[in-house]
Amino acid sequence: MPDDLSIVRRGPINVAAELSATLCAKCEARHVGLCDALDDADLHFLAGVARRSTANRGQVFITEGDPARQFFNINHGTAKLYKDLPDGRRQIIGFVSTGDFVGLAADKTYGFSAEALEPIQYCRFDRTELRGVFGRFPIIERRLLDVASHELVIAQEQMLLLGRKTAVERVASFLDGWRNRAAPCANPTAALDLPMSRSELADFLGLTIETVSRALAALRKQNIVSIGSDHRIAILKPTRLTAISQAAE
Amino acid sequence: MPDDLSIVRRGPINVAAELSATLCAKCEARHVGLCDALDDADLHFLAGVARRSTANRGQVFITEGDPARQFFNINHGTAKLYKDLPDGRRQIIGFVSTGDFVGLAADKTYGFSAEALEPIQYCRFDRTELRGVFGRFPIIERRLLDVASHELVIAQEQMLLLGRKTAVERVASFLDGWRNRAAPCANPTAALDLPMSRSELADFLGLTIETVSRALAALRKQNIVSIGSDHRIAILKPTRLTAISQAAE
DNA sequence: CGACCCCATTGATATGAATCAATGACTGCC
DNA sequence: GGCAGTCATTGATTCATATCAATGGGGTCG
Repeated sequence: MPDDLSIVRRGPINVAAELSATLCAKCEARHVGLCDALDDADLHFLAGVARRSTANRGQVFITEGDPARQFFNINHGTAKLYKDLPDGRRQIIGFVSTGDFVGLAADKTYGFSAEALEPIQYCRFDRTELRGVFGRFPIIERRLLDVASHELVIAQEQMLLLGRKTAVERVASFLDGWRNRAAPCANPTAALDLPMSRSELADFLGLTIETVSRALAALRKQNIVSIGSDHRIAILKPTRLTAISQAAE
Repeated sequence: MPDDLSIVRRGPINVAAELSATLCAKCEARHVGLCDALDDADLHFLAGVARRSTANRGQVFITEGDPARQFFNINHGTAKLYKDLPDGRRQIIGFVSTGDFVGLAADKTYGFSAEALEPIQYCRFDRTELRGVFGRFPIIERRLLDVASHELVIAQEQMLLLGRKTAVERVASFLDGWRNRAAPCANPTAALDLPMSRSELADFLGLTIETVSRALAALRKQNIVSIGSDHRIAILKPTRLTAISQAAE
């Protein structure tokens, strides 16, 4: 199989990961990859439609307001999606990582900007070409509907967080969610790698840097998390963290 | 054409409305009706799959956490969709009105509850039956993807509002959005009918009743809006309202 | 018609998070 | 290895909104 094909898969073909996906029900729900259901011939066709790209840390590869001519699929790395107000206030509306599809939430122009948090690899698909893909692979359209529906669920959770949760609850929710997303099957107390800065965390949670820092300190003082250097955080009491994130006390 | 067919249309067949839809580009973007593209025979088939229902003011017809077995299409009236925290904090994640499709944002269980703000009429579709509908009318699946994408755009706007806007900006944004939605083609200074209470407005905007009231008072004092009785509000300076809602000053 | 109730408004006060400010930790660079 | 720059933490203070409290207005019902 030519190397090109891997660019439309969710990531490198990893037997261990595929195995764990079948073993772990949680994974199944989240990993709505675009191309998992296609055979090699179909993948080859899709690969012809995709354009491979990379972006460095800090590089903006989608700009809010630009004509929405392309969809994106992240092959490696993490990026932030955000909206700005004219005076500089910023809301990060989501982080996207390996396997995530970007660009569904667009009318004629993009409703958000996207910037790489670390060096990333991604594919670009012309919207016009994707129409043809839909005709050929209805399964892809089905998948996209699932992806969009799931993103809506996430977005609605985030509305609850931004509208009604306290600072500590927001930070706890984020950590809990990131753990579920990044390592749903791993030991829940294993250290997490957060690719974003405090500032980005603040812009995602509707808080300031200082408040995020204080909320983390509060969780640390209760021995619920352990904060390491280099953007690493270990969750010492996952159950307590989840309880706080749901305001269940 | 049997009466039943109308239940799967977006609303009563209204020649004036259809005409304005072709005349007004704004309408086109918003009115992503489920069945507009179908002919009468197809509509008849769909009508067989739909179950007609009604709900009175205050009646909850979707409960968060219940198995998500059905989709809904609102035929008449307005409802609120909301999520609650255990201690009673509530976030309204959206209002749905005539023509709106409800239930896309659901995994195995509903992620929100729904309650009628006034007497409503709606259709229910079994998720399992809708699978068959997709096979027969791929156009419907396409439409649903458009609907979901557009809802994502709205949700992301709301995240910006909840995370970063001030109280006055939130209220201005809501009024501006509601006007665009309820009467996109009408005189922008015409009086609006708001079917929700201040309490529901507060739960939608992440504020309290009192703060909503004060923000409205502030807009009234600047002669930007005029607040009537019986949930009616007129926008006197639409341009100023929009400017405030975007924090463009 | 009057009593009651619900909702909205407005005022006084409290508070959680923002802002302002200082310090410390780590990183890259010459 | 020292210096500059960026990022994170912590403390002091301010501020926007929440909370508490009082009043009014409109509708319903006996």
